[in-house]
Amino acid sequence: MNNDLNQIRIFCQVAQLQSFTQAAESLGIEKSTVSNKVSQLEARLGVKLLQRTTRSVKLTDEGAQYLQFCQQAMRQLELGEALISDMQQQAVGHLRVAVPQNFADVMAAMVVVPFLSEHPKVTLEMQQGAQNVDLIKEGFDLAIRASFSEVDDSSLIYRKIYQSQRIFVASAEHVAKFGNAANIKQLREQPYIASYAGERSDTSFNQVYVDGRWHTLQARFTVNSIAAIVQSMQANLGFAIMPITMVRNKLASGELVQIAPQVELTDSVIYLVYPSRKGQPAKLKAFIDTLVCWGEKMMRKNHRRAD
Amino acid sequence: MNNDLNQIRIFCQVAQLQSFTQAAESLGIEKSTVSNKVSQLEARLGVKLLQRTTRSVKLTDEGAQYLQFCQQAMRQLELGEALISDMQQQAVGHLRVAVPQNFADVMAAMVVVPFLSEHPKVTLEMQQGAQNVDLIKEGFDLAIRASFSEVDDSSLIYRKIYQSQRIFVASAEHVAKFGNAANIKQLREQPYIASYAGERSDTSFNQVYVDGRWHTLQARFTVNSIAAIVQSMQANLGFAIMPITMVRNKLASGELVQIAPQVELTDSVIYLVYPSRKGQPAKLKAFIDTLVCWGEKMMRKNHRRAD
DNA sequence: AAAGACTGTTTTTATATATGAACAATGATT
DNA sequence: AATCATTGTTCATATATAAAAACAGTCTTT
Repeated sequence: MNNDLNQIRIFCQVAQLQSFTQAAESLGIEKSTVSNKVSQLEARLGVKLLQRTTRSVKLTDEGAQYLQFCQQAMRQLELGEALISDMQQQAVGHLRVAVPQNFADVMAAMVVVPFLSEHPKVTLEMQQGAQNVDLIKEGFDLAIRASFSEVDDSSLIYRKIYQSQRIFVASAEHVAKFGNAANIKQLREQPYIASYAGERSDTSFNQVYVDGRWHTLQARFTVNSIAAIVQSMQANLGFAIMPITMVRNKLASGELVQIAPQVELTDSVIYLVYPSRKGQPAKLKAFIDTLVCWGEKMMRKNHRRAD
Repeated sequence: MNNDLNQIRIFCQVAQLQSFTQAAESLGIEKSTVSNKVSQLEARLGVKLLQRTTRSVKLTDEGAQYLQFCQQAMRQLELGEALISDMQQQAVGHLRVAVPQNFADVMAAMVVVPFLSEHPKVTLEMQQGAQNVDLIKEGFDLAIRASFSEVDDSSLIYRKIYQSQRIFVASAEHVAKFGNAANIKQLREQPYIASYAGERSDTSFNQVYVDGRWHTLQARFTVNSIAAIVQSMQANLGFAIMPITMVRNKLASGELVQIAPQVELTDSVIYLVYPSRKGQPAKLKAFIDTLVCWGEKMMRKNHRRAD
């Protein structure tokens, strides 16, 4: 290569140690290489940088002046690498996360606040509703997915952090009016509030897997907001399918009740999706840890209640 | 190479142009090389620096921060190269010159003063009497030699800048006492003042080449100072061999007279010796020019008088 | 004084790297 | 909507480069 930057590093080392041999040793290369690289640099610049006898190495006037700039540059690069290595050990910088609808609300208190207070040097940007974006294309560090996207990108890692049973719920008044359905057929006769209109890839969310096949429930009302669904149920608009975790408090207080407990639903699963594990900055590792921890805590809570 | 600085230059270019292909073109290398080098850098740092789709290239948070340092370093190196190139075009810096005895006196007014006033950014260090030093070892930029050293270093350039006839001179009183010698034999019978005790390599200076062989004159007094020789001659101590230029004034005034004009002496020659012509800094070129110019001027003066 | 130890350079050879074509993936264009 | 142009990556190969040893000086030491 005509303009080889390595020449400069080598020149710096030789000038500093005043020796080709020692420079070669300290850089872990051959002294013949050192000799050649320095000669190349001198040839390119058209100036002798080092006056060398077989016994001593001295900087020329030009070499001494040039060295100042080279050393400054080397120092700058070292600072840059130090910063990088620091970013891998200490959580700093900006984190862009894509989450499904509703998740920002759910996680704000339980994940975001503790995470940001634990890592004061991190800034977080959470884009809600960016469910099926291309992580890399859009520049996200991480995405939370409520369903397993069919994308088979080997550079992306899928990690399940949470799994919870889903149940049919409705208001007590709704049950009084329509009765507690015992099977799919009976459920189909009741008005259904769908949680997400989703595209094809997300239909499983509003489908019920029974007797080896998927049954689609026709929704009276579809909205991608849990709060809206809950309110609609309390207004006796219909029943809905909810992760048990989400409505546990309302079941306890009697605001909502479970219906059709005999009909088994597939679980609600939450995945983390993020680019290849290699070279993750600390900020990302920290956020993943926080999410995994949160998921485990949530699942433990379910178990305690279930037992 | 594990830690290849060229990776950094390439990364900078890609980041700046937001394109691997354009970076490759601007650097005159293959895009495959660009791709590999960036990957290597990321692998070494353990961080993704660029989020790349087949269609777009974006800096990651880490990449953006690292780039700052890299660009700073690149800028620094450019400044260094600009300085070097400037030093080759403009005479600046320090110049170390080795000259024979007496020469500093001779050149002070005719060479040094005009040179330094023409090149205000140059500082000059003139070491007198450092006749046979190793230019490179001692860190000289240039040497003036009154005789052709036998060193056959191909990296050194010898350049004749001045050649002048030498003559035998003495005081009028000396001639009256000893007569005007007609040949070597008669000269040998007169007391001789040698200009330089010299080592072997310099004996030619005090030898007379006549009839195809060298004749050594035994000196009554040897001193490496022209002023001392002239004074000694005026005190009738003996005759001496002098470049005609040096004593022209005294010949004109009658203070000294030429003797033995029939005996031909080898010319006095002045050489410039300096390291290989390649990559000479402007300060050196300028000084060489000044010296060459001075030599020509001196020789023209001789011719005018001789004609 | 002469041999020895160590320097930077040169040269040959083995290794590593840049290359260029084929590839896979994306966005623009028709 | 489908083709086309262009992107970044991959892979086999030719080139260039680093390595190792021999070399040619210089200084020290016995």
